[in-house]
Amino acid sequence: MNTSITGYAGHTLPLASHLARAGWRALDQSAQPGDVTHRQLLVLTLVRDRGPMAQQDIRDVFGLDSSNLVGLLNELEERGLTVRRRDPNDRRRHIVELTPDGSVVLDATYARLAAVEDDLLHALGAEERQVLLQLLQRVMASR
Amino acid sequence: MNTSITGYAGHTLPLASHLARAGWRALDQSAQPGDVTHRQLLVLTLVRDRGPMAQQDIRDVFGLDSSNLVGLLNELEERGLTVRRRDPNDRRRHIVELTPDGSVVLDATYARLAAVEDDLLHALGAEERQVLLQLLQRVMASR
DNA sequence: TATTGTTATACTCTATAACTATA
DNA sequence: TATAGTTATAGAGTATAACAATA
Repeated sequence: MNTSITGYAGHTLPLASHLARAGWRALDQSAQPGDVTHRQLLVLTLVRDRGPMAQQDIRDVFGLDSSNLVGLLNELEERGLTVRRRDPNDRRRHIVELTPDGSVVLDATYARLAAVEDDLLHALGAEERQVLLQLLQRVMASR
Repeated sequence: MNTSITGYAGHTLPLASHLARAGWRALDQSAQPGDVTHRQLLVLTLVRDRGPMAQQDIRDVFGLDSSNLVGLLNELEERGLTVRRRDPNDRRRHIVELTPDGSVVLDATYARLAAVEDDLLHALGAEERQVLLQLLQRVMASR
């Protein structure tokens, strides 16, 4: 059986969805014990890209419920990859920050991710991959 | 707070993932009572694109466990959108087929999907959307 | 009173194992 | 014995509601 996806009557979203699903599956299956999951990767990356940020802001970016985020951050904090500190200006807020260990783990995970993407995108040449990346970046930056 | 996604150190997968997540959320939230969910949409589309196919083949394309698929197909069949019939050549197999009602519902859902995508991809012009679509089609067709 | 984060809880999605009916 | 599909069940992932601390 040919398991590739075609069709979808010219719709972008189902294709992006299958791509993401296949990619995360491959990434999580390539994980060794101790490696972070793809959900943890997303949180770590956001905190690195933006710097320390309140939990509510992370929630807003991901469109994730606050209650989910608590568990995710607990996992990361237990492993010493992030820390929460109170915002001195508003002691209700927890500011989430990447630790040096978190940064190391993030780099290692990006290496795994690059291998997964290289396999996933093998049908495209280097320039086409750049085009795809830039289009997605523009789409997501506009939201 | 700016909730847009940037960064990710040049990685395509997290961007595709956020796009898919945001899109499916928008689609499912635009649903009226009686509309299909995005998971049901994926099954209906596959069966339309490929014609009648065994459950095992659907499972292989989606990378979904057989046991999940049973429930999905039960939902669709209860609503008269698909039917299962025994393969006369191998009575263990169920061949899944789209019904005329299923085809009608699929068209209506595509209209909703188009609106969601139009909003989601507003940063891109018509040609750029075509390029994005074609790149994703080639990536997914190669797997 | 309102807001940030947490806990408790339920619902959806997914995977594993045991079962059935056919081969 | 092996395979296609099903059922039972448990584990992720997600959302809602009620709560504590702080504003």
